[in-house]
Amino acid sequence: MRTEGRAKRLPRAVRERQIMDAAVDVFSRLGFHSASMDEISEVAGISKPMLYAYLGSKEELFATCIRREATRMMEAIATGVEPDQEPDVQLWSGLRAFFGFVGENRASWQVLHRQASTQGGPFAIELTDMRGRAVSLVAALLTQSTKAPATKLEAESLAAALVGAGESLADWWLDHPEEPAGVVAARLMNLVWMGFGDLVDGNVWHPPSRR
Amino acid sequence: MRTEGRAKRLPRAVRERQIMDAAVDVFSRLGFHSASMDEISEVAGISKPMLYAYLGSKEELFATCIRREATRMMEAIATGVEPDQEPDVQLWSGLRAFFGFVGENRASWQVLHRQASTQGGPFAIELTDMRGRAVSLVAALLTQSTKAPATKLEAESLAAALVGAGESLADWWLDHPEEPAGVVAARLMNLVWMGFGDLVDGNVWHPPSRR
DNA sequence: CCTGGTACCTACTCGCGAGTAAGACTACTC
DNA sequence: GAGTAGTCTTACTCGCGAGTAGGTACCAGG
Repeated sequence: MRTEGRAKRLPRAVRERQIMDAAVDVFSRLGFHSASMDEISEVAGISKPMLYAYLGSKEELFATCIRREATRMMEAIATGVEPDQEPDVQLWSGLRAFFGFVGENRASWQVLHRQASTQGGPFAIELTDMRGRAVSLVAALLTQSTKAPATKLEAESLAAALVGAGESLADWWLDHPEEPAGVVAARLMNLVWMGFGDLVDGNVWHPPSRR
Repeated sequence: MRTEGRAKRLPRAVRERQIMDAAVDVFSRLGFHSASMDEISEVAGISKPMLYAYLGSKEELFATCIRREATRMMEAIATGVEPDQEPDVQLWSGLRAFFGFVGENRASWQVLHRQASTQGGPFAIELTDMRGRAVSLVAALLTQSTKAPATKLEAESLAAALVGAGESLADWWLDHPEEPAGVVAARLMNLVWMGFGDLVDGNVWHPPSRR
């Protein structure tokens, strides 16, 4: 990329999008530290000073990537979930939306989950924030639907476990891409809704009849 | 650390242990990239060339840390689990051992989970390997105990999800250290064994009467 | 007291990558 | 076509940190 001399003249907004796309790509492959601004500019098809002129420092660029991808993902999930249904159906639609997003945006997922969580910089804030929103969402779902009065800590920790299971399963899925999203989502749904106890006995959960 | 001039003369084996301890400490706080050999040598109370003389390059050092901590952890779990019991009890004892280890070795856990999983170097191998062993263990437990003939992929993905839930819950626990290990472990046990479906109805799992 | 061996040190080299200075090309306006 | 605003470049500086060269202190055994 960028063997030719000069890049075509483009309006700022368009260039910024290109740069962001390149940045997400490179960050997802190399991680924050190993990714170099030189490589990002190369992939984006422009020279380094442009990068700095438009997106600021490396940390700012990374934080911006996180924010953008996190927003896209939360929107995808918010769009997919069906808030007026029974708790299990709500959870199911949320899981479907989540795995759907990950399946179509592997690079985004890598940046969000693998890379961002380990750096102690300003981005950790973005990430922790998004993860926190996801956890709260699940915790709320749990609290509102349970009869037994669970403590706040209890709901939150269960939600954290569930979110973690989802993340981990998404990672596993990256290594087994042949499985369709729905199947993977259904498996997690069964695990967290039915539990191993039921699964061992052959009881499974399935979605209510369509339409 | 190491404001005095020369370090006391010690046999190699002892020094190596000190260095490893320091390395785990620093890596867990800063992560692989941000940790500098200078700082590790400082914390260990010796000078940099010693580090290189004894443990080789930075990557080798890190890989050695991972290997040591991973082994310690797998041993702790292997010791804690009760292989001749019912599946649920096996799982329960495994979870207890796991959270017990994490509680008493926070730094080790940080290195293992947070740091190692993101670096693409030779250590990823060590880590993936250990994680793989954990997943296989759970998958085997699942397969052998279930009546419905589950596919290999199915068991493996469920195991991955469970391991991920454990990891995530352990991370959450780092931010809420006031909770005792047993409580956290029991919560995860309930989630994965009973499932939300039962929990919502107020059905909980509890260990068989003691002794 | 010499001879070697092992622990340990100070003080470097050297490459890589973040960030910048200074200017060149393009396109629009009057 | 001269001015000017925004796009885009080449070609640097400069610090940080991995890794090393070339010693010095300390403890054997002879």
